[in-house]
Amino acid sequence: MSGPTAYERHDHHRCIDDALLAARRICKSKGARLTELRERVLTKVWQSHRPLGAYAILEMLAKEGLGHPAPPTVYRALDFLQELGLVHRLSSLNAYIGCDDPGKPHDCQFLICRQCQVTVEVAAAEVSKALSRCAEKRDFSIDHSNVEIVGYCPNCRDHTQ
Amino acid sequence: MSGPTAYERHDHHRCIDDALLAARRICKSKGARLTELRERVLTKVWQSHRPLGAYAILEMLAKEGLGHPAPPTVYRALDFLQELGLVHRLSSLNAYIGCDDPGKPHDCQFLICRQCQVTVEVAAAEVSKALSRCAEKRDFSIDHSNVEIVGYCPNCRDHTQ
DNA sequence: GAAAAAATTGCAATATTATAACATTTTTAT
DNA sequence: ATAAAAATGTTATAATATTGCAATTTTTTC
Repeated sequence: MSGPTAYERHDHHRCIDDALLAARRICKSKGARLTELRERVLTKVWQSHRPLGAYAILEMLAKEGLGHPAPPTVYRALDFLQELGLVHRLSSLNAYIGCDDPGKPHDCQFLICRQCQVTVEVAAAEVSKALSRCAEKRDFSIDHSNVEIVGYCPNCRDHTQ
Repeated sequence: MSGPTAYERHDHHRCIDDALLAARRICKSKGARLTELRERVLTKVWQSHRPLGAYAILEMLAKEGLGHPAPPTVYRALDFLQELGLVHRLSSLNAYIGCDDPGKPHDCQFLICRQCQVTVEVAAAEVSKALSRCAEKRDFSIDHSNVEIVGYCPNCRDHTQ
């Protein structure tokens, strides 16, 4: 049996609030509109540190009782949030997660736990450099990279392996 | 306008033949059965150095006139080939590509051209090491990684940028 | 070599993820 | 106030993937 994760113990309201504040600041500075819907979607994405599928978000919105949005509504909000760097898409999971360091575009990597799904975003300079050198060596010019590392987080590794 | 890629110029029958030979060898050594269907799917995957979607493979099989397989047929063959390390799935494209170095499981990375879709598999030790260190530093135990680098290949970079 | 077991394939239905096209509403700019 | 632009609503559908069960083929066991 697995004990509570670091993310279950910590003050998670803080994460959500911080994410919303950052989002408002970034939208303001870029002249983008963080509408109520977009804010609601961002809040859902931040309900946990686990990647969330678009249809899961859709259900959560529906349960709030403010009307039953259709898929395009959620996908459009997610597209908007991604373009502003407020959420990331994890393509191996078809799911979305809040960005830990929004604002400036950045190269990052994800550590995804197979057991509890908790996903951590990291920006390891060593990895970025290795990717750049690898590409350069092959005359490949990088636009962006998608690095998803799957395994067991410290909590699950200790309790289940 | 883009000129022919390295992969359009090279002797591609060689790639397909090599892939089939390797596949037969590996299946034999592992006691797995490379059936006709699986061989046909592997051949399709190797028709180019571009990742191919499951439904594209399905169409190609149908056009051969040996019956109209349904999706599970292709997905099952792809699952089999993946388990043996003969093909990789590129999750950001929902597509499959032949493995350049099948047999032993290996950490690898993909360089995906946005322009021509040609995708190169590399096994950069520097990247693998950086990922390991990054994970270790965070007490994360890696099961596998998915590294997709998107950008422009040498050919497209020269002709279109 | 025949029967049983296991693996593979066929097939129909359906689940899941994502987008297209167009109407309506809301917000912003003139 | 009006026109233009942006955002959202709505319906339908596309694209990707899986489930469950039947039929067939291959392998194993006796």
